[in-house]
Amino acid sequence: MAYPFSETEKKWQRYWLEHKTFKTEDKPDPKRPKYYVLDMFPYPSGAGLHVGHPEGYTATDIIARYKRLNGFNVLHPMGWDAFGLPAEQYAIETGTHPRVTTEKNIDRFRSQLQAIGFSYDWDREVNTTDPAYYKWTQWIFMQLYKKGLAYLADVPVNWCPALGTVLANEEIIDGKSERGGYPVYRRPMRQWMLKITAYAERLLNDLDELDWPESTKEMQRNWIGRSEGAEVRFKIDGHDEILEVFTTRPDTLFGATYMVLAPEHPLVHHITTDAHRAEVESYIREVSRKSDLERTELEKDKTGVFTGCYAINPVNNKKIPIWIADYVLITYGTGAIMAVPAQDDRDYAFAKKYALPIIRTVQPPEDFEGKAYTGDGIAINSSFLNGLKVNEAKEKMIQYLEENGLGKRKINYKLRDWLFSRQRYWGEPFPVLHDEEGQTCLVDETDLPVTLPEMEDFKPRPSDKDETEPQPPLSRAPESWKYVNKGGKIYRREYNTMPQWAGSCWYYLRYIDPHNDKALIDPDKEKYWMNVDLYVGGAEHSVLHLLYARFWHKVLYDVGVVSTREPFKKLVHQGMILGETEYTAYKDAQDNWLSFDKVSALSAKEMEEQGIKRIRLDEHQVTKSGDHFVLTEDNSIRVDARSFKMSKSRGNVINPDDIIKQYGADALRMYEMFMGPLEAMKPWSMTGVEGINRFLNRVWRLFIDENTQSVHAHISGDIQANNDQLRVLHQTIKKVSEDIENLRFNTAISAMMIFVNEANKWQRIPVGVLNEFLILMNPFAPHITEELWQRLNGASKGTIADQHWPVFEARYIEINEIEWVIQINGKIREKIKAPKNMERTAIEKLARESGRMPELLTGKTIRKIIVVPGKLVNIVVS
RNA sequence: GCGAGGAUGGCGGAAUUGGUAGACGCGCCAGAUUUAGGAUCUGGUGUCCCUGUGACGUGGGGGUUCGAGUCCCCCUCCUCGUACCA
Repeated sequence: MAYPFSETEKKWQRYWLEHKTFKTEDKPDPKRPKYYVLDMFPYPSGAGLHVGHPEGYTATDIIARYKRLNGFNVLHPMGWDAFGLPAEQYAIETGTHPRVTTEKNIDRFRSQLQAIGFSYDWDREVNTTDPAYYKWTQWIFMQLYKKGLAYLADVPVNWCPALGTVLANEEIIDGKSERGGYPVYRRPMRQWMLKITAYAERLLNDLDELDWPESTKEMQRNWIGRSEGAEVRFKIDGHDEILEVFTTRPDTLFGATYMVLAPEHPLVHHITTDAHRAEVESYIREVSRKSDLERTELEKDKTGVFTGCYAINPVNNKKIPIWIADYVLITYGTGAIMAVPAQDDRDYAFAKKYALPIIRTVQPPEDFEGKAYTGDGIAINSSFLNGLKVNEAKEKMIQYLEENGLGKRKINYKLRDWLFSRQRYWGEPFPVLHDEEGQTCLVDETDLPVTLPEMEDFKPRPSDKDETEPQPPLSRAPESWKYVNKGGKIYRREYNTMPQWAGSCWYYLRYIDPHNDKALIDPDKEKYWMNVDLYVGGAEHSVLHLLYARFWHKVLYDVGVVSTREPFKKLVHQGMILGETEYTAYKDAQDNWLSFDKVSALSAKEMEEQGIKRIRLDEHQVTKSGDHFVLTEDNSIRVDARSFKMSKSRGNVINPDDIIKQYGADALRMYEMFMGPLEAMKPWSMTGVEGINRFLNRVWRLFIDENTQSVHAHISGDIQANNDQLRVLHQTIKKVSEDIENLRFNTAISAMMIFVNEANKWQRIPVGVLNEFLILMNPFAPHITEELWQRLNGASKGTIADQHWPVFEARYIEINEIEWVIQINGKIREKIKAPKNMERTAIEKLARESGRMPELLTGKTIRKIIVVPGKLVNIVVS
């Protein structure tokens, strides 16, 4: 009989909840070491958990249980990132209030997580939509405001009229809204901005001290995009204004033969001459109509128009034409460039197209022509720079510019300030008041939280009119909410709400002190628990969430709320779980097989037009041939073999609930950990789940006699463990401990399988050996191990949660006799049993004389014998 | 284009500092048990050749070394990220 996972798992889940087994003490023993292991909390969507969630969550749960068994105070919490657009869109479509949907989804997520047996301290659950939580999100905003890090600005935003809100860049796919596929336009709007750029240097530098994936650190570095160069001031011919540009190549200034402004640059209208005005205006209109998608598509072909106006090159006083072109971005640098076609690919392409002059100022290698030279070399055509290498020339030019007031050294960042307001209902209200003069001030701290008003109609008001400023839902809130009397003066509240990122920027702090209504966090508790020792979550948050959270953390550090400069010491991304590998063959309209290499280049549309059909094949219908798969029945027909991202439309989604129902939570946990390395992307396999299920049943039968349904008679507390049993046990202790420390859960499980395979051969088994094994396996499969522990020990020893992790003792795995490998010229020729610590000369002699070695060595000259102690002997012969 | 990571049996994946390639699991093959199927248990399973104490074998090519999946150089392919950032 299979082990009764369903009752067993429910029994222990109930036990853990009732006994608060995994409660973290509010005043933990300060002498014990602490360990803070954190999951990225989920957005509780209507779809429920997918198999990606339990992957990272199981990994952290194993660590949490392992650390507890090793005597650590462990903080392992869970909560909900519950504000955001999906709940609001769903609300709009169905008329249900987002609060209702959100509560329902949270309840579902909580019960799903509890059904997997995660050891969270549920008394510390946080919810970003809870006023008691967002009170402190608003409080943090107030600190930002007071430090001048929050400001209102007219900025170009992604406005989606159909949804009635601005969208973040990541909420837009191919120029359309991610949700609904509605068109998105750029338009200027007055928005709250956070001055993350003020922290650019610290966000960049402090990356070095973090134990994070190198790729993630690199992405953040690229995102911050620090570059060193100079700001150069150009006079404009016939105008008083100065045109400032940023360049990383001040050394090429003598080669600047024209200037380019972004079409949105504020000086464009002013400097354009009447002769060119019509052309310029029409170009600007054309560009503004282009969506982001069109701009990318037209990437290669540069366009622009001449303004009719000239700038003066400050180093040689030459007049150079000023153009506008959309290859210059208003959002980077000063929105204007000096173009140096000889040393810049983009400028070169533009200069060629519009026949603008090209002057080389760095000597290219011989035979180099027809393109820009961006490498190092000697400065030419550059007056006082001539003969200098690029770096020297840069320095000298910057010095010259500074001495003559023509420019200065400058560090520029790609990072832009954070657009922090949304025209939505379902978000944190700003703790901000507006007076009639357009001045803003904060609400009194004692008035926090500013709660969301109850509203009948929280829908955004779609609008196509460009002229009217869109009105967020909160502008239709009851008058009593909208207007506030402060010190006898009437203010109106801010109608925008905060973006979804706000709540997730600091939730890891709130878990430490979740019910504190006097402060965001108690300083003593903060000092004890911070940093987060291990943070596990998806790589999709590599930049935004992790950068925003680091930014807020640094601000909180500056105002003295936290004591560490960085929140997350070690970060790991779990890899994506793909759908089951699919084998696909193709047939044409006449039902003839088509080899995959003939159809792989076709688009879905072309295939449909030609009547080509996809045929899903079973694993057994295909054969490997070279580096690809073919039909077993016709080897000339290639087959496509791939794993795809799980998606509803593909129909390859695995629901964790189904796995739990069929195989149990322990099987789900163990399978997800056994699939492969945590960080790797890997395909799901139903037969793999069955394999784990078989293993769990083997574990059950190792303890439980199928006939009597009680513990085997040959398992007893009176038996002394023999050497073999101690060796196998301690090898397992060693391997499992090391592997958990290094997050190599797949190989830890493999070690447990080896233990069970060995243990099944034993005639009589001491209880002590099995007890230690159960503790080792407990973090992975907590339900079955607790159940077996209870059946083995009764109530005498408490539960596994009360135990201590087994101590590895090297003496049990030391063996004298080992198998030495004997090689001739690096090829294995013989294996001999001999003492492990044998003397070099003795093992050499033994190697030469054992087995067929004398025969193989006949007529050969031994030139050298290499001995690797305890491993092998390599005899080098000529 | 640029940046990062990767390529090991039919499949997922193992392999301290260079030292027995393929642990463990899946699949497959054979046997046991069973009326049969399923489940379970035992054994086998990289490729090639009739064979062996054989040869070959970690994407391809070259190198270093007594010895390379591991180190160095060149190339191919895949995945992820990014995209006119001056």
